[in-house]
Amino acid sequence: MSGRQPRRCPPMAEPVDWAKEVWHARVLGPTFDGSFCVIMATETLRRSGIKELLVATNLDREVLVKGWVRTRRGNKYVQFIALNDGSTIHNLQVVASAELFPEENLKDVATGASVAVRGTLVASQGKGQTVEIQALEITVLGKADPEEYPLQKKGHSLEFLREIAHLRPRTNTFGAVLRVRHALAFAVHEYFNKNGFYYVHTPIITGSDAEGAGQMFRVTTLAPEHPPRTADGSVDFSEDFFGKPTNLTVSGQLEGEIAAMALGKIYTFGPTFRAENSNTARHLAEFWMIEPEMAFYELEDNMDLAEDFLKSLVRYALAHCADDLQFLNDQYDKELLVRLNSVVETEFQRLTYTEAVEILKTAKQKFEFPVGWGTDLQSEHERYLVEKHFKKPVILTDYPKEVKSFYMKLNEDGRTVRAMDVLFPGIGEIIGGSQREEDYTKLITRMAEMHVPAEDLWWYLDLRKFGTAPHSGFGLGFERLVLFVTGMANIRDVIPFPRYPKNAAF
RNA sequence: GCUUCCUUAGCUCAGCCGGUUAGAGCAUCUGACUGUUAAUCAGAGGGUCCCUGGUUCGAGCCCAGGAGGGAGCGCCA
Repeated sequence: MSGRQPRRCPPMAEPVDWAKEVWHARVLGPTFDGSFCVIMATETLRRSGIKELLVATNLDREVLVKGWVRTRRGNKYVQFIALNDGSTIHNLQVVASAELFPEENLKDVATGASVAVRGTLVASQGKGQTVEIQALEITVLGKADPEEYPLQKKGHSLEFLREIAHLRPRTNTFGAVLRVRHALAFAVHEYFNKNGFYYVHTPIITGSDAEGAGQMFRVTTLAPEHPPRTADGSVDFSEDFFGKPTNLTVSGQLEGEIAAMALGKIYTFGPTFRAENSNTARHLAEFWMIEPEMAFYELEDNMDLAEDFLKSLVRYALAHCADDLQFLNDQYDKELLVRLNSVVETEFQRLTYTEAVEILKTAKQKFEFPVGWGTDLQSEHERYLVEKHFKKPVILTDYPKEVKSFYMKLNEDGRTVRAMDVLFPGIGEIIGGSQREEDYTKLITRMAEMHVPAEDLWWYLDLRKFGTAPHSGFGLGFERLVLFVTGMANIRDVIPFPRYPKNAAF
């Protein structure tokens, strides 16, 4: 050894868990003393997503993919494996020649198994796909015994899949629905962020029982068998965690108004809970709701926003989920894409409740429930307006005050309020909103009439005492939006883990 | 909460008026086939007919209760 600093060999690349390491010797060249620095270098073959590979143009290169086997078929000379990694609805075809992979070695490459495949990305010899992988190495990462694995390559009923909610995301249908759901959630944030709205987190646990949006879930740490009692025998909630009765929220609106009266334009997007015993294809006990609230917005501004917002969301899905929507269109609802495109292009029909009642009264169709001014419209009435009469989305406004909430702004006629419902084909009410009552005296009068306890909502009334301003907002049921965009028929199939009466599995 | 329908093989479903050993397609297994596309072809295995009780000589089928699921309606988003 001389006194010169030895030339350093470069550090070996860190192994990466999602990569395949290809080990090979690499001669780095002579060092100062004439010896050769020879190291075992890892050349990491980075894992590729199937979505990118399917549209790749640089072929005839080695790639690594990992995913779940959808099907395997073939003969004793060649086997074809359809591989899906969740990045897209499409599968990548892996070709395994019998020379490299005798069929008995592929026993565990069965439907549902997870595998890693190293191979050459090539132009496909067969029809039906443009690229495929000629496999060099196949590793089974996790087996799926075909005798036990419930998902088969043939179709399953949506009801059956609901009972195996831990596996249904692996189906084409639920993969598509979940990707669309993600895209829509992302589009919600993008839309509001772009338009100057601030995202506000309103509480999940609420102490106000006055929101009036239906049955609530009680939140308590009191022992259900032996709760503490007051002198008169009723449950003593002063002993409870929060020192008062509390519930899961049914709406973030009232707190949203607080934020809007400071930040101008805000929105909430969070879980919402209703303990109603609703057994329909359009109700969940736990769902996600989007509630924008805007200071200085009147009802017309509110309608403009709702219409632009909905169209923007649908447009985003059409642009970013084309493959998934095409699949859903072909499998479940042949009119889906036509309907989505028509919503984006059509101006929503706006009319008042009073005008709608006149149309329904003169309609030739017979209704189960009679139509009359002063009663709320039934599902069949809304469907008639949207699907038969106008054949496009409808925004109904100015409902009788008796059928709407206490906080809606009273019109000058004293009989109607500045409410708006956006009605969609197949869904019914997708948005409900209003201009809020900003006048302290009128609001407290309405609260008394509707038996809403003013003392619990002193802070809500304060908003009208200090710097009150016209403001408006609405609520969009996120799952109803996903229902509309995916063309699914049951809301339980557009949320990963549905919560509904007698069902909280998974 | 109301109305109504359903529960038979791993999945989808048939099963006649109550009659002997409960069927089909797909899936699975075995075999055939040189590039398949839900591959195809041949063969095989596979059943607590949702549970409990009742009627009957005899119940998958009729009756009662229970459990689970679907659809429609109401409440709502």
